[in-house]
Amino acid sequence: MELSKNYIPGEVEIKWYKHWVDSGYFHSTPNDKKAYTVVIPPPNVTGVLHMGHCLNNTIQDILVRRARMQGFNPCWVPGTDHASIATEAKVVAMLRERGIPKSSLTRDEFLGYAWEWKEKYGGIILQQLRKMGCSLDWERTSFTMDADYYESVIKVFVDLYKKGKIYRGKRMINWDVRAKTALSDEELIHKEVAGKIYHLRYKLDIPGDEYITIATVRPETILGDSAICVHPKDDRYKHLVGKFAFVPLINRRIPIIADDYVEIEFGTGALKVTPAHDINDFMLGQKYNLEVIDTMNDDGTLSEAAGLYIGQDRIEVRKIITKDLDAAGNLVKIEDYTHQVGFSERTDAIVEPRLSLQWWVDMKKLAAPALEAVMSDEISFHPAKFKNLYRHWMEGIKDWCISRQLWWGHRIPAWYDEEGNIYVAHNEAEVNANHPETKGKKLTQDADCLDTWFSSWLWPFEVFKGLSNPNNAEVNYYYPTSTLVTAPEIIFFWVARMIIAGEEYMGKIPFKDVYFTGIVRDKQGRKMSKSLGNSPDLLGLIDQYGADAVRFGIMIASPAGNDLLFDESTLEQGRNFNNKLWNATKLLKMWEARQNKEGEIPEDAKFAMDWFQTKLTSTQNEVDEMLKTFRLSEALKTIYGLIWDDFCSWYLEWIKPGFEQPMHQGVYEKTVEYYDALLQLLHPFMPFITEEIHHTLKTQTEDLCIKLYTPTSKVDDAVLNAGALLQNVISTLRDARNKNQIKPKDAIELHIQTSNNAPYQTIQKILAKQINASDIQYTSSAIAASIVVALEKDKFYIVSDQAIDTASLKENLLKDLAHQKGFLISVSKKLDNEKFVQNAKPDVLAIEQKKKADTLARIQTIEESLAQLG
RNA sequence: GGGGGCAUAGCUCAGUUGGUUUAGAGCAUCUGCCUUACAAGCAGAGGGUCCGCGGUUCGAACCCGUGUGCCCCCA
Repeated sequence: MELSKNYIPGEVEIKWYKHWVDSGYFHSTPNDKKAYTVVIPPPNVTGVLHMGHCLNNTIQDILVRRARMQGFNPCWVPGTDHASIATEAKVVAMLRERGIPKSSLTRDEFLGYAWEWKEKYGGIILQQLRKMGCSLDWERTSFTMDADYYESVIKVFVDLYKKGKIYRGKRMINWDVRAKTALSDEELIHKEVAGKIYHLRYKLDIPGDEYITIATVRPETILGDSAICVHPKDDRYKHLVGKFAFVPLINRRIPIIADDYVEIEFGTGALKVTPAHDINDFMLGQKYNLEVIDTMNDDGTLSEAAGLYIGQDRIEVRKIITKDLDAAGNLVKIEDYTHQVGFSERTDAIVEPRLSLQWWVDMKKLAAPALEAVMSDEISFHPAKFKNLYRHWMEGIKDWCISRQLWWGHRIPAWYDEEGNIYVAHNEAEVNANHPETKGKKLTQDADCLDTWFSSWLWPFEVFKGLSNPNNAEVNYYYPTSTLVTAPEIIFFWVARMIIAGEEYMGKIPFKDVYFTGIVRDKQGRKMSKSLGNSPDLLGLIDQYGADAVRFGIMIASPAGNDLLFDESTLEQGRNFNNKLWNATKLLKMWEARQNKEGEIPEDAKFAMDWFQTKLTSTQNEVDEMLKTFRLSEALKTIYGLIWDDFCSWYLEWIKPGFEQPMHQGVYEKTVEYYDALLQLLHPFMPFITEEIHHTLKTQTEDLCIKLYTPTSKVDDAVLNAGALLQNVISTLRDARNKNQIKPKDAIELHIQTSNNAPYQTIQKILAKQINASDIQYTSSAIAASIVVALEKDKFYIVSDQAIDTASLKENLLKDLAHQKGFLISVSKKLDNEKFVQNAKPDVLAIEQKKKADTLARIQTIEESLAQLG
């Protein structure tokens, strides 16, 4: 078989992915093996794959493929999130393009369009995951608005309501006065607006004619003031804290309070607090129990509560009240001021912060067992630093606002009668059944939907129908899941809440390990974003470099727990690595055709095989340990080095036969075995090329994808050391050749002066090949007219036709000597220190003594060499 | 405003309870090679006040304090 010059990933990837899926390798059903379950963090249903998904899913695939090869029964569940806000926004935008305003549609008509949209675009991201090689169990694809899933979300709402954990309360939202609807933060457009800042003085309720001056950009809201706030350390106002002032024009008496929220430098340092019309003021209001005076109607006109200007628009009122304040003597000055104002994306109206009734989950008690699960390490976070963050948040957990003024999502199962009574049940019939008094009355269901996270917190068990079909065989087998891989920014939105829901509804934690990935940034460290245009086209990259190279590039640059600075050059490195693997394959295929079945395996090949086998085993152990502790990037680097350096650069060169010479069959077969073991180690990271080469090497009885990985035997350090010595001698002598400008093609003669020939005799043939020596001999005295090199306690003399540069030889030896002497001083200092000798552990002491002895011997060798140079 | 994190070679990072040759790797750089698997390659080399200052210790990249500079999350 003729192999192409370079590795070409495209067709290979399509071929193997289809084969794996057709063979059913990714599909799991409960059996007597141990389960390894991973649920995908469901991407937005209408989303497309970006670098964050790529990182996150590559990591999951590595863990899952590895588990598959270790004999677990792995189940990786794919699916998507209905993502109420993002999806609804996309559908609204699509309708607007078609000239259909959302307000012209009924709820059912709108949902019709939304489902249509979902069917059309919902599968894209799942297709893209296939391109990446993700070994997902496609037969289990789930969606947070599947019929059963929907029912379960409603069930949880009703259950928590009955337990008294869900209640209704007031909250500040963004209000569009023109569309008369609430807006999410995502639907706001912030614009810089040139406005004015008004300095207004409020008369103090103390004897005399004294005032306090505040600064505001919204003078019309003073009618809703319920306090004035200053900084506790502000000397200008300290004496006024606890006193009262009067709101101008209406003369309402309000307290003066102190809080370090106030910025001393800003405005006058005194802040008017209007809890009904500003989010920060609202929080201050809650903190200090201030009166909330809502002075605005839903169309933006002033309400009865304002007391003045009732029924006039707030923007008009601003002009009028400014004049009236001036006339009343309360206006100190007006300054120009540029600030950010939120506009409605849809109507371009200035958005008003406004209080409205929302649904909440009381989190305090629910959170307690979930906090405990992480603090006790029942659930492990990787990296562990996120434990602190989690604890801090969980200890100060606030109630969760779960209602959204949207149509796309799980509709809140609450009904209101005309008197405003609330009935929560799974459906209207159940309301009637439980509350006979409602029969015949007109009931209206709450128009709002639930927060998306109120459905995704059920994900780890509801994908196995743990709630819709409790205690079924699958959920009992797959739950709790094994590892969750996700981004740290959703530790509170999602991770914490899944733990809460798992404890509450399954009575068990949802996963044992949580691996937090970094954030994908560009080369300059900026977050990837659409507006910056720094987000690369992932599918384009896969086309250009191959999926394996993309997976390699992204993993090699992802240190555990740190952000990933994406740089296309690592993809190039991945592609080059593919090519390296491909070329090694070509070399083996060449040797396959030229085998020698006669005689014994040569001694030097035996040495090389022995060494590589040991190196392989020891590295496998290292990699196992790294993967156990989620150091995936390090594991990949280690495998990369093992293949490129140890296998290709050292081992293959050591066993390489002479020009057009055959290779002993025993060596060849063992080498294929080693290579296959390397491919297996690499497979979870780069599944396509490893499977391809696995089958190119020889006819296989099974696919690499499911081949069992069986570690490992003990490692003989003596064998490793023998190999390291050989490498060290080769590198040192090559360096000497280089420095003395001996051309690679020119052969040398090598004379070794050592007290122990044996170690060199075993490696002599390999050494000769690797440094291009025509002859190697042993000597007990210096060789004239040679290049001398000192290594450990031994000396090497290189004889060649090249003129010898004694000066530079000397220089190198002197440099080395200086270094050794410096080192000797530092070691001696330690050993001469009585306190060190007394306090250090015995093995540390022994090491230091050995260091000293070695260094002394080395210094002697160098000095002798120098003496010989004259 | 509250909380968390980071600082080691040009870049990205290792460095496990303080002692493993006066700090390691990959990439990048430099030098020499078109050596019959691979120039998407081979061989070799150079490169660091371990952010500053102070402390604990026989001994600090590592522990403590402090300063500085970056980053993230929540409001």
